[in-house]
Amino acid sequence: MSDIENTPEQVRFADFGLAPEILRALTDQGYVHPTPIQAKAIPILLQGRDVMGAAQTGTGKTASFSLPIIQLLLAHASASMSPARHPVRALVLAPTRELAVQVAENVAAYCKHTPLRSTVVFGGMDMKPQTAALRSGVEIVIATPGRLLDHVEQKNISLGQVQMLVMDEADRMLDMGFLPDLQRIINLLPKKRQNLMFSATFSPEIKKLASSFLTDPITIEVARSNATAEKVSQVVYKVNEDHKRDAVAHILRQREMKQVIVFSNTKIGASRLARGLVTEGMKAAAIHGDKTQQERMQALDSFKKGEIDVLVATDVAARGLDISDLPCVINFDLPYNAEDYVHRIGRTGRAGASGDAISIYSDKDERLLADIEKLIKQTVPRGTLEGFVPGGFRSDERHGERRRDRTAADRSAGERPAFERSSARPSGSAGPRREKVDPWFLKPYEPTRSNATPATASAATPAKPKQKIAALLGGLPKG
DNA sequence: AAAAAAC
Repeated sequence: MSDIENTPEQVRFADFGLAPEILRALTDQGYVHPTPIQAKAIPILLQGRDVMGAAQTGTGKTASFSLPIIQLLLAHASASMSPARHPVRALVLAPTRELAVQVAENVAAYCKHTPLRSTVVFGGMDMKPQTAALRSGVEIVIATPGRLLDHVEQKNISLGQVQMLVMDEADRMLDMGFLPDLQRIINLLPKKRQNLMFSATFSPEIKKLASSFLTDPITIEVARSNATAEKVSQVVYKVNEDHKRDAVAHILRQREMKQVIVFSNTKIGASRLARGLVTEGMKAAAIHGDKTQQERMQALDSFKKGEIDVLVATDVAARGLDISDLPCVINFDLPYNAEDYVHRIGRTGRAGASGDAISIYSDKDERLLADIEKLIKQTVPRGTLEGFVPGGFRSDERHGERRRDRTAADRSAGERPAFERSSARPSGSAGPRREKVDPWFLKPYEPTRSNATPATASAATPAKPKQKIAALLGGLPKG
């Protein structure tokens, strides 16, 4: 894992002055040498400095902040941990539920031999077990922003003693419109604290956010995606739009169904493809935001256990998820954002292993492919699908009647209907979304658009015109 | 043209 960059081979975790309990946990997992970002970040964080880290998943990012957090909390243990009280002293915020769970698993593993306790809170699940965990006392909380605020409002958690704050995948949190939630959370924290922010990109918005709430930060950069791309062999296959599913099935059969993630641009598309592959006799499942949280976790779990060979996913899985040693990623659709291509193919070729990134595209996607190639500054080889005969898929449900049937089947299969998911959030959090990220969102504000302001919020607060992220950032507390 | 996230 330490071959990505110019980390001196002789650096070891044991050199950082970490507590023996932490080193033991690392030894348990077979970690001896830090990755480049760990080698850079750990000493700086141990000094108590704020850090702005530019790093992709798979670089060992989680350990780079978890280990110093644990070390620092242990070092100051006697001061605030004396009686039975376990105030929350470190808070990690993540954009998606799966990422939060994954970070929490890592933190728990590193804490294993220490008296520190941690827990994770995120939406889509019963509040009660989370409440019980919070009330029993934990030093480290990993959370998605919305559910965390929910717990704050219900007084299940107090953030008044937080000494360290981590914002993981900060760029994604901005993209997803979490800025107002982040502001509210930060307002609940003590002014004096250590801040860490991780982001895959350095957009102006991210820089602004960093300058708003990091104090004199040290910036750490680790070689970007090209490092990954070198180990990932990419190829694109052009097929007729109607034959994309056949093409995926064909590729999967050829590869004898080793573990593969297939990315779809839409939730419906993901469900449909997964179902189609199952009828083709493959062990496949879909993971996306319309699945219940239980289904999402189960799909991920059975994929990790190897009970499922093909995980068909939306971009809920494009970033952050650390599914190790994936030999292959397939793009059933080319992503609308070229950035997302990099994140998707970053799921393979990890930790020194090589990987294959296969993309299917059709005539109408030429533009998307051009955008991707411009971003990654290379041409992706055009391949030919050997022996591919379209038409293998049993049913083609492109016509109205059947498609409605399928949607109904989706629902009965446990997916939540759209009205349950409508973003009926308080007006404060119904802020602008994904500005700058996608041209689609740069279109002028149209009050009639359904996603403008939720109806439930409009009674209390009149619909606000789209604000600039910069304006919102201007209101952030300094330091 | 999409996806994600609190009840």
